[in-house]
Amino acid sequence: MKNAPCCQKGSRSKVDLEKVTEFVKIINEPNRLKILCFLREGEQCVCDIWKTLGIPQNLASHHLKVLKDFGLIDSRQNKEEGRKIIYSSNKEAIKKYAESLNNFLISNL
Amino acid sequence: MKNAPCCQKGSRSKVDLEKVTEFVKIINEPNRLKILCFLREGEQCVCDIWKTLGIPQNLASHHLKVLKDFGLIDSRQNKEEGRKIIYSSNKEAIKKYAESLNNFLISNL
DNA sequence: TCATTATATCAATCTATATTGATAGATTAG
DNA sequence: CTAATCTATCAATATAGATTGATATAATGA
Repeated sequence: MKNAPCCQKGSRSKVDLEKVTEFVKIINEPNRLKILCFLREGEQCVCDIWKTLGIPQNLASHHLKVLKDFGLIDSRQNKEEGRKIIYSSNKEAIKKYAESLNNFLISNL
Repeated sequence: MKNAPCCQKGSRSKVDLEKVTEFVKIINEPNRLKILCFLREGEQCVCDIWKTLGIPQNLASHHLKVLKDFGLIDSRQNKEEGRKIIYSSNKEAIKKYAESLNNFLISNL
């Protein structure tokens, strides 16, 4: 049984559309995509992230905050070097959002 | 055999990153997502699109142009009512880009 | 203690692009 | 032919958010 189109008021699919819209907004930024990509290699401190991407430190911090607030990455303090904050990708969250987006794009095609 | 991370210079994965970045830019717009969603129902004229979405006609035309220039939708002239331009989704293109994006997001997770 | 390193935050600026308003061209109806 | 309809385009404005610059905090090392 098909839903009403997601573009119309009161559609159940509208929930998916909003979820997808929010996610796309987060990944619509090259540096954030690069961060997600870099974190596939494993967890990384901020200093390695901004140096690797070739962007200023505060810009990296900003994008990391956006990604973390949305739940796509996690952070913890390094035990040995307490100054460093280590970021890692939240694989479950990424998988969940990626699946929603993919379903939205290819459903009914 | 793993590639270099896509965030670094000269990576083969960088091609994917650029492709993904361009695609995400296109779908990072609620009205465009709604248009893609609406076109799942079948091909539609501009007048039905802007009325259904509740946006001005010229705004719909603008977003349709963006989607068409990128290749996600096609258009043709209506045979019966020659004034109308009928838009339809390019399913192959959408599938292709959706697949690239999904691969990018979930690879190596 | 003092200097250095790592990170985060805030305010200001810059930039891309969504939106609006006006209008033109093409088609059809009367 | 004239008016109405459908679509596209252009210029102007509005706006979201990326980037930068300055600075604060905390941890470490000398």
